[in-house]
Amino acid sequence: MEIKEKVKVYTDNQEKIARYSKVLGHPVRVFIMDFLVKNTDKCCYSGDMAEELPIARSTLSQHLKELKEAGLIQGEINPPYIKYCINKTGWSEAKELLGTFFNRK
Amino acid sequence: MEIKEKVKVYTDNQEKIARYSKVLGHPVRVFIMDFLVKNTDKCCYSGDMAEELPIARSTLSQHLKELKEAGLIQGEINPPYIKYCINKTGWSEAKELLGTFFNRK
DNA sequence: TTAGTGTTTCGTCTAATTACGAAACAAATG
DNA sequence: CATTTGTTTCGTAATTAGACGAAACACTAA
Repeated sequence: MEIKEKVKVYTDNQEKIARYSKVLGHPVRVFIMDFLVKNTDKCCYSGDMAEELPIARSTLSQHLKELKEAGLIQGEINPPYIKYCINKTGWSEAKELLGTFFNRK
Repeated sequence: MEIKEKVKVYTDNQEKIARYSKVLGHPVRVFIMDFLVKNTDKCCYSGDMAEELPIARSTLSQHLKELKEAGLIQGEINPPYIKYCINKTGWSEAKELLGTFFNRK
C-alpha cells in the first residue's frame, strides 16, 4: 500500500486557459459570444440566435449551458424568454489570461 | 431530389478562432506552448517536455502532432532528436484573432 | 383549468478525443 | 550488420462531445 503523491504539473493559469479555450473551441460557441458582445444593449434570447444557426434548439441550449458553466455568459429569466448576456467576470478573466498567454517577451 | 443550398453560417474568423481555441483546450498543450515560448533560444526536444509531464511519450507525441497540424508549432529534425519551436505565423495569427475577439468596444 | 410559448432536459446515437503500450523508424555508433 | 537512442505511428480501449427529437418545464393568457 503506497501513498500516491499528488504532484501539481500544470499551473492554475494553464488549467484555466485550457478550460476557457476548450469552451471556445466550437464555432457555434464563438458565434454566440460574438453575438452577445455585439448586442450588449439589446436582449439576446436563445431564439434570436437559433434563427441564425443551422442546429436544433436543444443543441443550442446545450452550447449555452457549456458557456454558462464555464462562466462566460449568464442567463436572466424573463418569462417565457431567457435573456442571455456576457458574464463580465469570466469574460475579463479569459481576456486577461489569454492576453498574457499570447503577449510575452 | 432537392438541391441542398450551402449557406455559410460562421465567418472564417469564427472558424479559425474555434480551431485555435480547440487545440489550446487541453492543459498539456497549453503547457507545451508555454514551454516553447519560454525557451525560444534553447532547443526544445520532445524528451525535455516528457520529463516534466505525467503522460506517456506516445501521448505527448500526439499532442505535439495536433499543435503542429493547427500551425502553432513546428518540428525540425536533428537526429536522433526533434527540435520543436513556435510556428511564428500561426502563433501570431492566433494571437491576432483572439486579441480582436476579446478586445472590442 | 386548459392551451400556448420559449426554452431546457432527457435518452440515444455517432464521432472525436485522450490515453496507453507495443511496434516501427531513422540516424549514429559499435 | 546489429544496437542503441529518441521519437512517432499503430492498434485499441475508455471517456467525452455533439447532435437530434421527444418530452418536460415554467410562466402567461384565454
